[in-house]
Amino acid sequence: MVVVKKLTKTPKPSKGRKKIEIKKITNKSSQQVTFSKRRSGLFKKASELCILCGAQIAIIVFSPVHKIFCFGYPNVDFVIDRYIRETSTDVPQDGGEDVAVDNIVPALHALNEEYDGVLQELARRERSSEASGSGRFWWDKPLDDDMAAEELEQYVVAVEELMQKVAMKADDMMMRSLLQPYGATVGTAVNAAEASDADMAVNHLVHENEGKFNDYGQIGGPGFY
Amino acid sequence: MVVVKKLTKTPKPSKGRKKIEIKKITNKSSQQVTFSKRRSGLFKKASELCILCGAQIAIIVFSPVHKIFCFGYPNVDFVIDRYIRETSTDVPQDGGEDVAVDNIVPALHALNEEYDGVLQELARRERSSEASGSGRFWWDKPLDDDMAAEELEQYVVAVEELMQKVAMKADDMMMRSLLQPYGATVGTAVNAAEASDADMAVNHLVHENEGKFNDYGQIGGPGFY
DNA sequence: GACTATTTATAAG
DNA sequence: TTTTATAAATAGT
Repeated sequence: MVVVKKLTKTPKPSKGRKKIEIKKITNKSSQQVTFSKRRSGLFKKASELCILCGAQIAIIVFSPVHKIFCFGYPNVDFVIDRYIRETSTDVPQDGGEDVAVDNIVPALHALNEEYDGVLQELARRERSSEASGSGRFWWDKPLDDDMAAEELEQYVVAVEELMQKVAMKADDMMMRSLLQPYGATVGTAVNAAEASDADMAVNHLVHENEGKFNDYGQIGGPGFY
Repeated sequence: MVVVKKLTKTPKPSKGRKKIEIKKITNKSSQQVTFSKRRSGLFKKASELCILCGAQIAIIVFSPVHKIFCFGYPNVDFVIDRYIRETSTDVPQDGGEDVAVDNIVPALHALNEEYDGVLQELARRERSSEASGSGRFWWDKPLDDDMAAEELEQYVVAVEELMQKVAMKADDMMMRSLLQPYGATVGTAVNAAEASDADMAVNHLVHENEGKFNDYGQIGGPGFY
């Protein structure tokens, strides 16, 4: 009873995942596959972090073949703007002109809350109908070609009308009084970008700023979040 | 030989990981812990992706307590600059080094995305309940006297924000492009990268672009990943 | 920060 | 793309 199992070499050398060394993948093909999979995983992790902790994240990825992929919550540009703003060493002048600029802060605050609510709602909805869906997040789905165009136009027109309404309704005095609450302290030089990195394997790749920003009350003044 | 193991209740109720629902963590403390752990994991994943595939990545994270964390390979600013450059339809004039200014375009792009998101949501809500409500979007509501001061303020600042951004960079051509989401290119080949089917997938958290951007249209086609 | 028990992410096929 | 078998990440202590 000599049982010869597998005359052909098939020591089932590998089925299932195997450990890999973190080093550049030379094989273009497999590199592409890995890139695709890991990029998805990265974005998924990011979205979870946003949802779980209410963090705002922007991720920009340039693939080895020059394709660009972005992730952003609330959206990429929003986060980049905030990054630039808080990273900038520019000290806002106290001229009247700057008052308008300073108002961006509460403006962002408002917009932020607005979107936070919507995004939260959508996320909630997504979760509640997860079983029926394809498993994808709503933001992972393509836009409906039909609705986008006309709605965007509506928005543009609406904004113009809104601006007019505000202009008619709000006189200077009112504006000033309304805008005062926030505009106050801005004189403090920012000077953020202070690294204090100290992260494991990613050390030189990671740059952390211990929130040393003259907190313009960005996205939420005191007691927010 | 009666061996009584642990008379004390030790139902090993829970050791080891447990599945969690991806929803906002209300407990501040645990949220902080989770944020910290996951942020580390996210950066690690990113660094591996960079090493394995030679990708260039920038990640900006604002924690729920306003701390900023960044990851960048080769470095954050490098990637952001590249992003802005390839995202902008502007033809790099002379000393296109003014990041702040160059960022205005994507900023508007951002606002676009943000509002588009709201619009979609509201439109959806609208369709599903046509009979109810005034049928107006929030930004289309009249500025009634009873509107809370705070709310008015939000309008004011939001509009100011919009006006500023639009004023700074939006010219007629831009507006036209905004009104014609699918309208062809606004500028000529921006730089690098080859033209492509402009297969853009848009959403509000994830935004991917194939090759280059030659329009402000976040209203992309059916593209997706 | 350390320790598992599990859940997730994925390398290979 | 879908299916494993495993490597990794990580929730709760």
